[in-house]
Amino acid sequence: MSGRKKTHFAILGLLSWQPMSGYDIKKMVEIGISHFWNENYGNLYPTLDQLVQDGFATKTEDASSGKRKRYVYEITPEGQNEFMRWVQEPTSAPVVRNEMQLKFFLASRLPTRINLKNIQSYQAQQLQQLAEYRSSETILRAALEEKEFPKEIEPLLNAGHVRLSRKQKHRQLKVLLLSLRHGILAIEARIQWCKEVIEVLPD
Amino acid sequence: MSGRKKTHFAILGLLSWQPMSGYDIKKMVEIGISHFWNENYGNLYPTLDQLVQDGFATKTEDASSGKRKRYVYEITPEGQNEFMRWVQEPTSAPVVRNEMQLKFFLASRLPTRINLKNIQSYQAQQLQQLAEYRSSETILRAALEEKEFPKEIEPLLNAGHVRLSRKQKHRQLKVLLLSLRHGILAIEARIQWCKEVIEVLPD
DNA sequence: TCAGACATGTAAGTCGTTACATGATTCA
DNA sequence: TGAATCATGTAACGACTTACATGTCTGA
Repeated sequence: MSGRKKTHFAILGLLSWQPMSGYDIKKMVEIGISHFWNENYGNLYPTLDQLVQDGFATKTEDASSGKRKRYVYEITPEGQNEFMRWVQEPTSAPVVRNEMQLKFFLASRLPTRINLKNIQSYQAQQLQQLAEYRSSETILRAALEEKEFPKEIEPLLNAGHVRLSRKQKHRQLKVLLLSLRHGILAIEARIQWCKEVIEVLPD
Repeated sequence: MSGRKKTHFAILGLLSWQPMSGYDIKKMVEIGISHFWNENYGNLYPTLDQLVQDGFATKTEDASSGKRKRYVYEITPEGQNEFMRWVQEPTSAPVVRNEMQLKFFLASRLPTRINLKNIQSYQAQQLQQLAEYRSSETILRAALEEKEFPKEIEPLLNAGHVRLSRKQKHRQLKVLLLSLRHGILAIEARIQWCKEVIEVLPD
């Protein structure tokens, strides 16, 4: 495990695509990968400065005429190496702490209806989430078949000035869809669990 | 959301079963629920003291003759209320941060084989985990049918002096099995995802 | 003209982990 | 007798979150 924090690598990875500002990074995370990743400014800006100090990125004021102050970060060759190293190094399993499961376990000596009620609202929550993912999936699939191209995902395909080739866009969309697929499968598993529990818990 | 930290409630919940020492709590978490919860001493002992200060638990030196110093914590009625409140209050979805998914996404513009290699080792990791869960499942199921009763799970059925009735043990084992089932379904979903990705990524 | 998006940052706090420190008891 | 387990704790750090603070630009 590298001693560095994850935000460090997340930023580096995004900068490896193209130069961006802190604000751009935040937006990109929100729009594209919020179902498995998040960043917040309180962490983002200090980490960007750290990256510059460590020589993994450079900071330049973007002084396009008529635009407000804006700093664009660009990855350095050292940063690229650092990123490549991280991508290829083994990923440690995340520390698990599932509050829902904890409740289920701890409440097992309480009346069954309490547990049942919790499971039901968990299930409802998951079903809602599933619906949202499915609709995102539909949008992405349509984009892949080039029926239409929703502007919400634009920033993921070219944040800044660089434009992706048709082939690159296609690939990018495919990865986005596969990421989403992970979320969908995970949710379906949880819903399945709820079903099973609701069935067998009362006896 | 309650403003309190989760360790606070985890401890309270375990104490709601029976009085225990910090060491007992740690053991119980490790043996029984480590696949969805963890605690460490650095957090455990200070939180126990906090619980006492807040009037949710009492601390008593257990001076059984010939035994070394040991503090046993017991939940108070206020603690019980606090626990019951938490169990019944809505559970907020955990903040997601999946490093594996992040790598998959960020590396999408790199050569496919890098991503493929990562997915494969992720899959191997999950398969191993699955095997472990399945063997735990077998043990618990055997215990449920009273074919045998492994001593590893004893602490979960009576940590301390209190003994559960036959019926209570049965119920407890069932909950343990269902918790494990959640882990198994989640892992199977991840393995399924790996299979799908390995199939479609190369084109 | 004013709401909403653009844009950058700091301070304080929470939560949790790791490493360290210490010593008693049990059992092979 | 010595390794494993029992048992309690602290200090320092690391990672991330929340709330606050400030101001600009754009388009309806």
